[in-house]
Amino acid sequence: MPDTETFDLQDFLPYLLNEAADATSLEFQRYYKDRYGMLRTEWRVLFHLGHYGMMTAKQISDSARIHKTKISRAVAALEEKRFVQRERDEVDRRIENLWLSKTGQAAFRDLSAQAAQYDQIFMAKVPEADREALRRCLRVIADIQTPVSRPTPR
Amino acid sequence: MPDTETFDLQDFLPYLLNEAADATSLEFQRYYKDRYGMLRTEWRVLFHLGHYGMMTAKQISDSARIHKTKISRAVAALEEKRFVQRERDEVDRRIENLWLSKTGQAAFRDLSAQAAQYDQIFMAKVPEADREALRRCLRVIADIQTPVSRPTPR
DNA sequence: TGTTGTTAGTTACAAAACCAACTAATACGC
DNA sequence: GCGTATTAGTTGGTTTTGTAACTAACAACA
Repeated sequence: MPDTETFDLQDFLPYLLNEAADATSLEFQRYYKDRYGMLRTEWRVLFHLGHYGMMTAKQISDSARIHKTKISRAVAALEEKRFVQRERDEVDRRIENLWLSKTGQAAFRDLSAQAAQYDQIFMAKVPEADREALRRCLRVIADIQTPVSRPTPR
Repeated sequence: MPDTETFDLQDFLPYLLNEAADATSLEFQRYYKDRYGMLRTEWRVLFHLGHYGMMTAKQISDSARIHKTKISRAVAALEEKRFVQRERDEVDRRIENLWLSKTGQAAFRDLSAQAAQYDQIFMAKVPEADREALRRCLRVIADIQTPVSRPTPR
């Protein structure tokens, strides 16, 4: 229980979370960077399109809680790499519909598999009994509602 | 248990950790930014000096796992703000000894208190029973040894 | 000693993130 | 319909970060 005078940085929740986040992200980040020249936001956008199917930039922005300028640039980069295709919506011409190309889908499958593997490596470090509790705690802290009212998968 | 085809981003550990880290950092970050014009690295350096007393940039870099260039810039910024003072070591003239000024100490006390408060706010969200387990899990994942072999406090 | 290697810390340049202002299209109220 | 507000998405300029090369001081060992 952190106390003003005595508490250690190592007990401070934001610090622990940031360190843990960095630790778990590092190797995976290197993978998609080296392999596909992707940035973190690009991977997240790719993941959303791979997982949920066709979406607009706005929907991804809301779902992933990433600012629209970052989405915009990530989409441009992914298009440049031929992972993503887009087309302006016929009905509402402000909107652009985004989806993965074949190449993008292949990258998505590869990266998902990789992600699942890294996930297991890190989860293996925490005691079996604590695993579900850990995810639950993190969801509560991050204020993420359990996957329900989200864009329909596929 | 994330599976290649079906797992949701919301189950993926790095994602959860990053979201949780962002959530817990945001308000506190705003506080030290608005109040003292500090960046995250500056707060961490300030914290180390406040908590452990006089240190060198290298020691902070090792302890906080922050690259030396970031430390260098943070120290320069903190010195500019009159929070930190430095003096070249008499014996080993490569080294600079760093310590907090009175103003720096006051900021440290304020920010520590604030940090402890934010910590409690977020910890309150997780069930009493899970709290110690959560910190333990995070330390394991971040590969942080429990505070033992560190620079002597004070 | 003096040559080579290592360590502490800074600087410079490129990559990325942040924020604010912008365009183009739609919705809303009358 | 017409003026105003709102929404989707992009662009530009400034901060921050990341990376590599640099300086200065010490260490090690022939």
